[in-house]
Amino acid sequence: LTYCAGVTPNEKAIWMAGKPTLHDVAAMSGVSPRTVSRVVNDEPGFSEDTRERVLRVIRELGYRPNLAARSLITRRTKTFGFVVTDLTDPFFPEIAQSVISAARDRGYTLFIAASNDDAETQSDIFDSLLARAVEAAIVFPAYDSYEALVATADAGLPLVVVDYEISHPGIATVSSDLTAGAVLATQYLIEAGHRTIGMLAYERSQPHRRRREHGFTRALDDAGLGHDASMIARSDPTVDGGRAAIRKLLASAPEVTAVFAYNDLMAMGAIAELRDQGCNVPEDIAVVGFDDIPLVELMTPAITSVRLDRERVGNEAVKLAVALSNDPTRTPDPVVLGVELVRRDSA
Amino acid sequence: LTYCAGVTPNEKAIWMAGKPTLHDVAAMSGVSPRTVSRVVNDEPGFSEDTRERVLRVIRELGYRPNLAARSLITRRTKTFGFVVTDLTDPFFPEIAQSVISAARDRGYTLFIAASNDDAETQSDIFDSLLARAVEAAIVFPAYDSYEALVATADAGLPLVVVDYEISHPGIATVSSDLTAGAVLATQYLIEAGHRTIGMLAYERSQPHRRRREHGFTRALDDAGLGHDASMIARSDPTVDGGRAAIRKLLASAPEVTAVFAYNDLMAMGAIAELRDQGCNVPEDIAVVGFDDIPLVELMTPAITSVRLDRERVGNEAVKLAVALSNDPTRTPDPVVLGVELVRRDSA
DNA sequence: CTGAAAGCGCTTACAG
DNA sequence: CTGAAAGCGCTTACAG
Repeated sequence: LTYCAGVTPNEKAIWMAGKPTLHDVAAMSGVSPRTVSRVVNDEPGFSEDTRERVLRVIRELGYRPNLAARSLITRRTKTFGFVVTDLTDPFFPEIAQSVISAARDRGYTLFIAASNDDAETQSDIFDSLLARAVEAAIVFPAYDSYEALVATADAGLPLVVVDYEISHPGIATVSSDLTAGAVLATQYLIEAGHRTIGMLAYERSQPHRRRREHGFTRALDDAGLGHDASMIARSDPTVDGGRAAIRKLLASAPEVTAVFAYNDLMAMGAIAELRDQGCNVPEDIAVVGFDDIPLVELMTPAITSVRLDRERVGNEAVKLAVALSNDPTRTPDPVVLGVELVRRDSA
Repeated sequence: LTYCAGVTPNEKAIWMAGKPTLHDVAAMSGVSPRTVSRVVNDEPGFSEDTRERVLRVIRELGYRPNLAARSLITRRTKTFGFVVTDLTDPFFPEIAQSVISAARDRGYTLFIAASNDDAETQSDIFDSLLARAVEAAIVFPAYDSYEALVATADAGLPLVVVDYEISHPGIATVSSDLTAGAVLATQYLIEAGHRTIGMLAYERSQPHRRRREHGFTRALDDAGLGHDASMIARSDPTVDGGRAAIRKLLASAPEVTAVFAYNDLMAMGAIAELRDQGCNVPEDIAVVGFDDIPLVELMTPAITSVRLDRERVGNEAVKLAVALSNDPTRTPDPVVLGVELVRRDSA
């Protein structure tokens, strides 16, 4: 369809029942499509007069370039995927927020999807992102999905993986120094005089990726304090998981006077459970959490926790995604961000 | 480029440095592109033999249809926009989670963007969604953005707006019955014997959309209890806002024995502030929150709150988006979901 | 059961 | 400073 002279834009809109195209703008401004394209993309090569005329028509018609058509040729979609495991973990939103903002600042729009921590769902998501030709994806990997990550990168979708150890072409990583954080937390408890310290750990974390546990045992080793398997109780990284884990720990190592939790949700669950059992925090048992999610400071007692720089994690992830999309053959070096201990009342 | 006979897929991939297209599949299976398209889209009209051959080549080549090219013709992108104000409000994630899942279940992928409660940023987001030809957008409207919503719908982007009163072609709404929730909360306080009840309200909410306040005053009226402006203190819907609001309220109406808060974050802030001032909750002042965000039950005291059916809100929003994208000319009726009071220890 | 042609809305060399 | 032609990867009538 070409533009019909002598018809107002409104009438035309009604006739076409569709959106104006670059050709419509060209016809109505009396120039070629090539020229309109130049104006739209701010390329050089047209008179100021032409520019104003075209711009006016664009405004009148309410023309917007069709990005799908453009990306078919430019091979750039200006989109990233953003794959989380479960948005309802309070750990996510702040990172999500900074990822979304940083992407917008660079002209990228994000597809968001949730894997529910399931590798198969995650693979479906990767398929869909591949079909949509996103330039890269920022992903919090689902449980047991190493192979899926590698396969996806090999299929041509560059990945930025958060808090996960992996080294493969086309996969960049951004992590917080979880081991250092665990050392910090454990040392703090040791310095406070605790000699029997337990840990509430994440059940499903894979052995060679248990960085918090490594930091925990290393700090105990460095202080010359013993530890064995009975001091580590595992469960889900949730409030209920925290309740379950502290119950296990109290059974296997009733002598503990302090506990380091995998994350704040587990710490919260543990504190609630301890209170239900008539045990005072921190007097009877001290508790340190991890992540420093926003509401820990409002709990009673306010929870001492290890703070990650969530905003920077998001920004760095986007930077890496941009780098990978500009040159998929060059995999950027891993980014590791520092952590700090925030002292409050629970330990 | 057409497929070069006598070359393995791998070699070809290296040569082309690009992804295989439908034409590559056609050439390699010895059928026309039209037939491959049929197989891919499960249309009738090919022999079982052909089907298997094509499918095998698709697998070998790792072919995936380019959705951008497809949508250029079908005029369906199978994408929705999802526009939030601020993901870090704990109120969002559960709704976001159900929106994301429900969209996936129906074959839609979501673009996500955050307006930071700023109408101008929101308009930029709408522009971008329009350019990406999303079929509809689910939006938590930014402050003061009525005109932007209307203009966007008129520009051809159907909207599903959450918890906002608006009636316009191309705009569907899904809301929780906030007025009823406020009545529930206030009546509960009245039944508990409170006669002087204050409210912590949201500063920026527009007068004709203050549904929680209307419910609050209506319940007081119905009970024959007086109220005036001094009983409503306004601030931001945050923890700090809650602290500020309760301070104002204590100054303007020191005789209050109970408080109804705009949301749980304000309730949390108010409780923290009251504790800091040596005031006990609920003994000295009872507090009821709103939203029933996940962590209120872990607070001390656990907060009595009004629960919205967040999962259903998300599901209904997606249903409306699907309906609008199937027929943009027919605006579905508003969906209003019920709420319930969850009694805990703060009132 | 299968194919040749046209075209979705844009950009990319190329020519003047 | 501007334009005519080709084509990105797919689907849609249409014809056999």
